[in-house]
Amino acid sequence: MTREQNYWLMKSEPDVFSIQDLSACRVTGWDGVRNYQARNYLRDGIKVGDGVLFYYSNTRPSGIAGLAEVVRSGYPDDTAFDPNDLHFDPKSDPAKPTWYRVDLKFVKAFPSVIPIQALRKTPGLQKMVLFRNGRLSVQPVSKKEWEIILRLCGKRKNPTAPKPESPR
DNA sequence: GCCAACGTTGGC
DNA sequence: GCCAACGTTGGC
Repeated sequence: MTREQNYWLMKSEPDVFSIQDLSACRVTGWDGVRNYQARNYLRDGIKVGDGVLFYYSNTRPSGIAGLAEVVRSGYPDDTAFDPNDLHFDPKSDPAKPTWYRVDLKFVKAFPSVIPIQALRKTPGLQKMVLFRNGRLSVQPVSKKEWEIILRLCGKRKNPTAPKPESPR
């Protein structure tokens, strides 16, 4: 019997890693998560084939920027072992890693970000974990919530001008 | 930049 | 094991 697809929301600050960055590299390791509840989802809950809402936090507007899909389930996040890494954790033992990551592949970038205010007022989305625990950076999304959000995105108009690639 | 909510740390 | 102090997240 095949496992049912589950759905997740993962946060990133667009300045740090945007949906365009994911589009460019196709696949990325979702590393640097240093929160136990989020870690548990990464290590135990998230499986290959699961759907991911790519959420922009700490920006204007915050909201859902696109979609990704899990292509590798939880495995140790070795950035925790690198003293030069921003997310270095000397307490994570390579023999028994504290932190985990998954790999995501790009699926799509929405024509424009669905802002959190729009999510908040959409019937059926008020109970999203996003609103109950706003700080959790990896969180489950119900199938119903997922479907509502995909419908929202389908209805969205294209932005007035195509988004230029920001120069690096 | 403010500040509320939450998570972590450490003294006891 | 409690809880105050502190640090971080993230919407606004």
